[in-house]
Amino acid sequence: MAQVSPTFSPLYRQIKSLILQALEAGEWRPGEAIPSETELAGRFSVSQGTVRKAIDEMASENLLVRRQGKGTFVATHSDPRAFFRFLRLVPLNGGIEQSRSVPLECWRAKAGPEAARVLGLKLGDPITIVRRVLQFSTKPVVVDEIYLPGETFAGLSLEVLNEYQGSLYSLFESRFGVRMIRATERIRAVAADRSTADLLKVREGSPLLSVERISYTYGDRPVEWRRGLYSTAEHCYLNDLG
Amino acid sequence: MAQVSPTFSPLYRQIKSLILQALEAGEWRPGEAIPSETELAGRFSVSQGTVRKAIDEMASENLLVRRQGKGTFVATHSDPRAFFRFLRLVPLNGGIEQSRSVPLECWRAKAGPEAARVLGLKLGDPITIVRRVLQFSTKPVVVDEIYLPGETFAGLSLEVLNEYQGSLYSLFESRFGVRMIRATERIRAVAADRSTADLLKVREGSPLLSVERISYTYGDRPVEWRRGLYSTAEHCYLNDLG
DNA sequence: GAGTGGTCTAGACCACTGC
DNA sequence: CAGTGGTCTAGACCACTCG
Repeated sequence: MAQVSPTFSPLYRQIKSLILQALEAGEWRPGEAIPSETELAGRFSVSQGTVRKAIDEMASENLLVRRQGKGTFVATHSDPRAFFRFLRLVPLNGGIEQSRSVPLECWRAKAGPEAARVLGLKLGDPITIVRRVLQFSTKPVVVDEIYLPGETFAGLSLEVLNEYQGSLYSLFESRFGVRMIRATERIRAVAADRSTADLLKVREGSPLLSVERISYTYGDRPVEWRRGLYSTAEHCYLNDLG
Repeated sequence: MAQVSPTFSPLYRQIKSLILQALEAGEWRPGEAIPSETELAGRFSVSQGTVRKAIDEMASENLLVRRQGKGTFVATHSDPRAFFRFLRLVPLNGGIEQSRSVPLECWRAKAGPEAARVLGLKLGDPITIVRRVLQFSTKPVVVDEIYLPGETFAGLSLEVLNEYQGSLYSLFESRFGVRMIRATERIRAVAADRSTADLLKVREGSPLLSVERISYTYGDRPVEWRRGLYSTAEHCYLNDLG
């Protein structure tokens, strides 16, 4: 038989993609509960087990969070657990520290070839650039330079950044409706230039971690390009190889 | 009701732990197929769906690999995919490169306080230390210093290392019956010392990635402590934030 | 065609949450 | 207590692999 089913997709994946669409369309906001499994099963005319399998996958991708006895909720960056998923920096000597973001600058520019390529924009499209320092217990540890599509983040300014308490991604989510789903990081070791050294209070030429991150929202659409320089004098980047 | 079930464990987890025991006991070797789901269901007197859920979890933890139509197999480090799970280094400019391990030294020593703590040994217990260089297309990129429990790896020598083709973990698995399940890495930026700089053909003081890894086998038993120094002149450490 | 894992269903019951 | 997710079962059928 010359049978091939190049586009075979099981029912639960179709359900998954329907739920995804609803999520993307904002039918339920981050932190809110989605309908119960039985309700969704009725809505899509499938069995509860099929809905369950769809939700299982989405929970394992950190899109939804299940809570027994309560319901299934849209994941949110307001949840502290999400924070550690995207900032893998921990103190060398165990303890837990309070971190704080200190915005330095925020300006608009036109996308150059690299930013355009990474963010999927056209050359010259508007972008917004943020520079900020991340402190751990009042000591500066990270300098970030963040490139964002100007359209998506219209209205972002130093003032908005200064007002907001909480993580950047939490702000992006609540103020601009952009939820970061996943990211890739490329890590290298570099020598501190003069201005970065000043900001991080290390000597010029000190080794720093260069962490280049691309973050994606629904549908694998890149919406953030970020370069961070991490001082690893008293912290390290923690990674689990599952 | 004052009911609490502090040790409640669903059936499928008990099955999982039975399969884990069999795996640990070596009932099926890496790369071999385990019995079919129906067969296991009979053996444990549960339904096939319960076995399935146990295997699902173990597959998602990279302990087992499912292959439709063929069976379920014990994961092995001989599989090239396993290799990339533990070495997240890629060329800066896309391409794929052949990597090769070049052993430098292999000697025995007594565990100092740090090695003893990390590897769960007693002070003075025998350990084996390996130094090696990792090349990508004949260029040296990584220098590793690897601490292993002497008992577990009795018989490891420079000769054994030189004879063997394939990854270290593949050797550990086939020669010593030790399968690495997971690892944690702590990454920092450091300046190259003289001897490392020579080996990696960079200038003394150049920024390098310091990657400290602890690898665990079944039962979360630590069996390897390793420190690598990575030259990131032409490569970078790639990490996915799921 | 026989055997494997993969999907889907329907129904029963358990564990947890909150009113 | 009602409602939620979590577990377990049994059976039917599909997709893939191999001889």
